[in-house]
Amino acid sequence: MADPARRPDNRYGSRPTMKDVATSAGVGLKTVSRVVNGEPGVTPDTERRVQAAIDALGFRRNDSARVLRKGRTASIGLVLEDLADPFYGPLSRAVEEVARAHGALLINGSSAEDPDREQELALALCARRVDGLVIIPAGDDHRYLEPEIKAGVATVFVDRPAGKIDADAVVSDSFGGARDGVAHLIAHGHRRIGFIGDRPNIHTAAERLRGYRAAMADAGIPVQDAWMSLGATDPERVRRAAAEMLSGPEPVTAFFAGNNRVTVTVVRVLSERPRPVALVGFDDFELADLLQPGVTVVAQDAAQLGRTAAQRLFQQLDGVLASPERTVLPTRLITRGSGELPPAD
Amino acid sequence: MADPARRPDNRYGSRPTMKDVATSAGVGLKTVSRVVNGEPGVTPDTERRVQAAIDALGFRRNDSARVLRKGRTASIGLVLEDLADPFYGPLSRAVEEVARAHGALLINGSSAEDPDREQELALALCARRVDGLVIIPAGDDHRYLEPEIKAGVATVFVDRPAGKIDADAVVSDSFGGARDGVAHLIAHGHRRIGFIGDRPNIHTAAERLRGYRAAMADAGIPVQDAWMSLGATDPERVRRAAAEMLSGPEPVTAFFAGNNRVTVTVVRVLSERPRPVALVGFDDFELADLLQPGVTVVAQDAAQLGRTAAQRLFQQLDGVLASPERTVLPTRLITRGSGELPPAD
DNA sequence: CTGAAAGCGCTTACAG
DNA sequence: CTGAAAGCGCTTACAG
Repeated sequence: MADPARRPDNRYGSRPTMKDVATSAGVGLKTVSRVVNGEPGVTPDTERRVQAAIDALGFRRNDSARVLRKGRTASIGLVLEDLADPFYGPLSRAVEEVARAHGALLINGSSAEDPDREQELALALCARRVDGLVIIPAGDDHRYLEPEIKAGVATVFVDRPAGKIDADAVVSDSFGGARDGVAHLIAHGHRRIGFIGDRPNIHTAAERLRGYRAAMADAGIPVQDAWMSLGATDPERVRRAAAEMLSGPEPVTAFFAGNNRVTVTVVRVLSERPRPVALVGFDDFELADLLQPGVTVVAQDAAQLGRTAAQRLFQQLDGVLASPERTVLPTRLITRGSGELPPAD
Repeated sequence: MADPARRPDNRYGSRPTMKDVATSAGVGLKTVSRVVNGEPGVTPDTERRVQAAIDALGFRRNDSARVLRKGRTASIGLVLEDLADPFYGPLSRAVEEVARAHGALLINGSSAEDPDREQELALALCARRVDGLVIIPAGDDHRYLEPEIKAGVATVFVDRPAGKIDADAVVSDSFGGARDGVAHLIAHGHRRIGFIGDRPNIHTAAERLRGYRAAMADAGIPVQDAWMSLGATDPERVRRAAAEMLSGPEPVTAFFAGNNRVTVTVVRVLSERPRPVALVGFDDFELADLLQPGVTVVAQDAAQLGRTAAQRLFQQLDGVLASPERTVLPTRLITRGSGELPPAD
């Protein structure tokens, strides 16, 4: 019998272990392990005794210890820009569901769009020995992950490709989506179209600008520098950019917004102006259909992005995948009114 | 020297350990530990040799093993209803920030509003030996957590109190917020006011209904059963409930919506009708100000809810807290137009 | 300044 | 059917 004074079972912060259960039930450690894990080879009577001890002591297996011995931790890490951003909600949930189907838990964190913080977080997750990592990159140099990937950490990048390393990536068709959205505006008679996007070093921002240029070129419209503005997506800058494009003798008659944050700010700017200006935004958002007019968007499927990435992650872990690949998911143009307005002049 | 054939350092899935580093640097295990953890008492020369071995081998400390020895895992669990629900984004992010400030990682998962799944998730997190648990409860019986709490798992409930156990809880003032919102409608001349809320077994739904009743009673308005509808918040049911209250000889002239999902559906219903009907919703939501009219809401501070809960969690872990307590955060009425519409008749 | 031994709570590989 | 020993990769408590 264990001396209760030396091994207090009910003190806060101390938990009974298999050893305690074994002592209490008068069996060996391995027998407890068998019962806890539902392994065969235990007589019903022994099992009953062990189970009684488990219940009496409030034993719960320590999975951290288990994992140390087994090798895999049955957990995956998700590094995104900001948990509070509505775009990442469905994406996280989709990753979580796939993880759950594989018996894994999700550890996640926000990089706050800071490359250093992304690295810090990703490496902390590696130190916890997550089996794999889903990363929405903030930085553009991921060589810091090379030793980890080499050591067997499955890795998939989402929304934007990895920088300076060869890794799986699942992205939306930013180029094609933007091209289609801008072509839609051109089809409705616009020629002076403004593009407001995120900072040019962000891969998706550059791709969407490329799509804009392609659509304009396809239509034979020479693009003016004043029609393009790339930079931070805070409301102040976007407001300024939009106001400039709307001023002067030849104002733009339509906008293509590079992401949902830009779109929302442009909607606000336009709602304060009398003259109707057309708008197509990249990314769908809630209630876009309830605004007046409804906002036409190029929608990407955030949940599908997350699901696909997580599936590839577990395929890597199962050893099914050969070499890194980029998966490009299609976008979808949803017309709601704002993109079908004719030019005001 | 380790035999490279027996201990292949660069094979996928096998990582160098402190022992490998020690062998490679020709020092003892403890010396490596000192260098890795920045402990004093190592000559610069030895430190250099160890660091070189670390870099050459691509060693990264296994925090799971560390944690097993240390006791605390420096991770906390967050169980919420649905990661994809925009309401939980800022809440999660706030919990994450507090955890980060305390050097802890966040493991989170969705209960999908299923009490069984909530329990499964919470206990899985306990098995991983998270230091604490922040729970947005789906169920109303949390006795399953008693052994865990007794064993030292810090626990804080958010948004709704725990059921059948005494535990810390951080909630918004559902009763007061709803009462204020309904009083606001009454002040604008309404007497026939409909209440559409979530299922009555959900604590917040019951509290908000209670607030509605209190405001009506304060104004001396007898409440009719047909004006109150509690149940699932899927669009179909809410639509049906709203349509019924709007029909007949004495339709309601205003709605109080019990949460953001209900509000959004009611907005849709009203946008399809010619006659203006007033609306105040519980919970703020993005773009509420851009709708026509802007939607008046009783706002709760989701980030503050998460921040407060996480802070209490770490206070529990620091042994600062005495007994469980319920913290009630105030709500804020934001007028935007829909709540100030006069009665149509 | 440095390191060998014991131990965290499990599982693995054996032996009885 | 059952269990003792070794080991997962670290840290703790000592001793030199």
